[in-house]
Amino acid sequence: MENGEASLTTCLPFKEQKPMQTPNLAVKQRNGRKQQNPKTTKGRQRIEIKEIQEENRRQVTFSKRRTGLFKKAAELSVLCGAQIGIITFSRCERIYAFGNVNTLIESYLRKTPVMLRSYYGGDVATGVDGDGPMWWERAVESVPEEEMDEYMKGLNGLRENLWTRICEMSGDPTAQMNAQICPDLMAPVNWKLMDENLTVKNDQGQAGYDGY
Amino acid sequence: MENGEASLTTCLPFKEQKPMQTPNLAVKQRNGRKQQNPKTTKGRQRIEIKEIQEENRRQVTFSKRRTGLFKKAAELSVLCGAQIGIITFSRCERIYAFGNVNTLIESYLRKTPVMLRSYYGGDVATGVDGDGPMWWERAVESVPEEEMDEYMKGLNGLRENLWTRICEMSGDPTAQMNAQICPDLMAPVNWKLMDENLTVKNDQGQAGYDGY
DNA sequence: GACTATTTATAAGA
DNA sequence: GTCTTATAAATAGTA
Repeated sequence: MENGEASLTTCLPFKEQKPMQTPNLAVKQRNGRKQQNPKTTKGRQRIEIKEIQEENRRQVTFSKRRTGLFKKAAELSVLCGAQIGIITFSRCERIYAFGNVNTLIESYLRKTPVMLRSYYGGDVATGVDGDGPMWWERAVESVPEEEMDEYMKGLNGLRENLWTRICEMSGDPTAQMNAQICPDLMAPVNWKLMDENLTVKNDQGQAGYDGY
Repeated sequence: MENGEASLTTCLPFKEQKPMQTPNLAVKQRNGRKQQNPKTTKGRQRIEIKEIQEENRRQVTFSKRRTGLFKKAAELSVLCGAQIGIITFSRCERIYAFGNVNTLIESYLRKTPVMLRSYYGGDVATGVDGDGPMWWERAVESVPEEEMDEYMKGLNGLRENLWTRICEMSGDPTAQMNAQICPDLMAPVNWKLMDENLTVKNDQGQAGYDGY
């Protein structure tokens, strides 16, 4: 399921962190002679803000911090009566979203040209649809399992409507006929079909590179 | 720009906070007799997660926490190689965005076809809530001539994308084969607009299709 | 924007 | 995923 879509979303020029001190130095000194309270853990450790290489650790961090991020967003939303939407694509293209994303996206798309304030000035303010192909003309990636239900619902509804529409507009009976010739083209897609074809997703702790 | 768009974005069920202790009790006790280090501030105070009523304080909090949120998002993005986009509407409808929002929105929309109507400009202005018909369900006759181009473009792109997806989702090669059997189902539709009565006619486009 | 005392998030481990 | 601990980091109130 890996593909070469590697665009990192790095939008903050990090100010350099304070110099990374040797961890627990003070603690060790304090405990040097008399360990009344032998530490059971190293406690929180400082980490550099750079891509975590170890697969597992990255996964854990993603999970923890995503949770934290969403919590922060929820708090902000409540405290300040703001509307917040977050879209997160994990490395393996899994979507995690927070908030009323659809509603917000619509609002966003409508208002962007006018009053966008970007956190990182440059790239956001480019218009709704640039010169490139429309989004629906691009390749479609796999959909994470937890999104599948909603996805299929939308897709099937979309297909039906669209098909009807095309038949109507073409004013061409053969379209309908063709549909009868190739009924599977019209049939609602049952996503269970591809269940087997999916790479090891879903089961955590699997050998999967695709696990979250 | 003020309107009654009041949908709160509360998506995390807050666990009830720990009981709010009387603040600084310990400190005051510690400092009771001998104030070697007279506190210059009260330090961070615990606050309840509920809408801040005081305009000014809310504003400050919004600013601070939004900054914090974006920073967290940036860190997460870097640490885990994830793509993250955040859209924030302040109460006064100001937009603050983080990340490659447009790109992410496109990715998101690709996986959530329900949102399609956002993209056909002619119909977007009707409103945020989606009870009405999707734009592609609109009667062709009602599409103004100047919008017809975009409309057809959207419809065709929609169809192609949809087709691709159906093929993909079915995980069934016969879908592609069927496409060859019934090429007209796959072929882009060249619509010509008949000037006078807004009648739409279908000119069969290229029949040969090589897939995507 | 800055400061400080405190709360909160979280890295590492179980 | 959960819990714990020790610590790093965020931030409320202030000036």
